[in-house]
Amino acid sequence: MKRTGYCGTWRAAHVGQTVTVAGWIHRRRDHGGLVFIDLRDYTGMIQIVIHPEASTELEAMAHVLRSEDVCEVTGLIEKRPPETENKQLPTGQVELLAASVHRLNAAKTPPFVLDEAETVAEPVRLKYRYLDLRRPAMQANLRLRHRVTTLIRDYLNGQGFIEIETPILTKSTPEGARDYLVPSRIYPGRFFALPQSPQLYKQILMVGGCDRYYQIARCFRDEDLRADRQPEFTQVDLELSFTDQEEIFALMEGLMGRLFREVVSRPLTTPFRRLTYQEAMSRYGSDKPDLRFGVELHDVGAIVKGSGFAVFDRALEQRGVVNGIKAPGLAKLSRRELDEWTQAAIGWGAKGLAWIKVTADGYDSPIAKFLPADRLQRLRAEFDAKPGDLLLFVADAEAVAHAVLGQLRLKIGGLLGVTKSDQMAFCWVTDFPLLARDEDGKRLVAMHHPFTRPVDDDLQWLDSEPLRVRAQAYDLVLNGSELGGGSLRIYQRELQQRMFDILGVSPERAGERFGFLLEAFEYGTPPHGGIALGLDRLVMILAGAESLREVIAFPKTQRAVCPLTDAPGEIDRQQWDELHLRIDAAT
RNA sequence: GGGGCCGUAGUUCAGCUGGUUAGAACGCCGGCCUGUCACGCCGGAGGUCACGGGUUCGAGCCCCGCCGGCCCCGCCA
Repeated sequence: MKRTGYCGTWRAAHVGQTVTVAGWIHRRRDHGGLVFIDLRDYTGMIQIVIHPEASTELEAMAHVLRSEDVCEVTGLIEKRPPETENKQLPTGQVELLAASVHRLNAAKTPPFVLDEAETVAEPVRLKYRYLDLRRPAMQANLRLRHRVTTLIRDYLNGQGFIEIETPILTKSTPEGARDYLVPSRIYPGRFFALPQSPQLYKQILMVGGCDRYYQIARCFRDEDLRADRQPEFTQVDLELSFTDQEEIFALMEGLMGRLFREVVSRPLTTPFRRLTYQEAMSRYGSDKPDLRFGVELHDVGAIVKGSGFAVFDRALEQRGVVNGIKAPGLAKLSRRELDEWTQAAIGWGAKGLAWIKVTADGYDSPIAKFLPADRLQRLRAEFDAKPGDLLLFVADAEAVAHAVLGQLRLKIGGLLGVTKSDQMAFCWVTDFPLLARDEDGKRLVAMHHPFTRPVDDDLQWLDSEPLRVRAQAYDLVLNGSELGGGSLRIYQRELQQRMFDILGVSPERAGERFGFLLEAFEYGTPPHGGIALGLDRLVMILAGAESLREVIAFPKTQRAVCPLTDAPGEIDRQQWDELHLRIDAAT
């Protein structure tokens, strides 16, 4: 007998109907002469009433059913007797009087109770993910994710985009993250790489006249994990021909507007705020500022210059900066807590952390005695500081001061409780630098990627002052997390070649790695650009989840293994041989 | 690679200053129960205290190592 409806759908209007339902036994309440069963599927639960004396079959079933057994029940939808309605359940006005109960499959006792209240350790949940996924919260997350991807496809289809798949077995690109590699059986010693993003393919699609492409694309990066980082993750990847930044911004704002309105009923204000990279760094100390709260950085170099406080003076002499931030109401932090903050600041690269508590009758600070009264007064005015406020200062190279105060700003936001608020503060960060020095300061590396188009007006500095050149690159930031990023791309062979030169990629190597792209550029390439959004992060935020693992059906642990399948696993001797592989005896 | 927190029953946890037989709740098993919905009542089973070593008369507890989990830094164009 095929089911006639889902468990969670029955209402008073269905009273009198004979129906068949199927699902899992959520709970059994056995009164001996009367047995209640909550039958569950993803839509919810219906209470089944079994009178064991009604038939030998029912008597047999009533007492043997156990949690998570899979059952099919046929019977009559009845109105519950008054006083026994359950207002907690959407189906609580009715119950299903069982005429027959079939146990389709018995279940072992589950390792944990599938109850929302129960907090089960993640390793257990992941090992028995199939049980975890039956929980309403996980069902809600997966179904939310489905609604998001459905809406994204619908929106982009409506904007003239087509979805195109690009290869998973592709070629390693030395720049960027570590690649996941797949050995070639046919070519000993050669490897495919799994894509870190479909970047090159989508540019080739633009050359190929596809005009507007998108893909819900799986990407792979063999780097260490975080709560918001998985080794394989999903990007909403898109690329447009004959476009510009404004068009891409409007497109994304339209998409976000629809997503938040239609999926979580949260209207957004568009257009989103825009900040240049410079502005984001100097005001918020981050290229992904959390704009749910103010608390901005201030450059106080002019105020403290020549004040006689050696720490500040020395930093300024060495072409550094003195920046500060106000922590409203946090003068109540203890000396010990401030010591911890100082240690944290040192951990982020600062040499120390200067602080001033503004009190009712002056200042409480280890550095106040080094600063003349008028300077203290000007500092206080700069921050509009009131008694009870705390001022924090970092004197260092500009990049260090920004980074450290940016981190402290987030700590302050956390203490003020603003990062827990449910507002959605989007912004665009624009005008990223094209290039940055790599960690040893020798080489130049692409800040975004080597295919990013420089700002036209800045091309003049490409050789003389490369670090001054801005990129036509932009990030979409939500509540301090990077939701996506993109750029307009280089579409002329000569400029692309110049970029490789600047990045120290020899023509031979460029040809070997990206020859197909350079050659494609010679056959009529439209100006193009695009963006990629982190789908997992987007869904995580929409779901209000704390970790990506809550919105991915089968995530990896922090050590990049799958607890369900135990991947990565060993392979057979024969597979080693076929792939011409041998493991280093030392390991 | 580094820092932090954690690992005790199927699950979530407690376990004092190192001291006799390691506890609770939920779950599980058995019995009773005709209006429950986290049903109730009675009874019961269930432990390699992650693992290895050390200190000690004695270790769940202290020390060292190691494995695993989570969070963070580095890393992630």
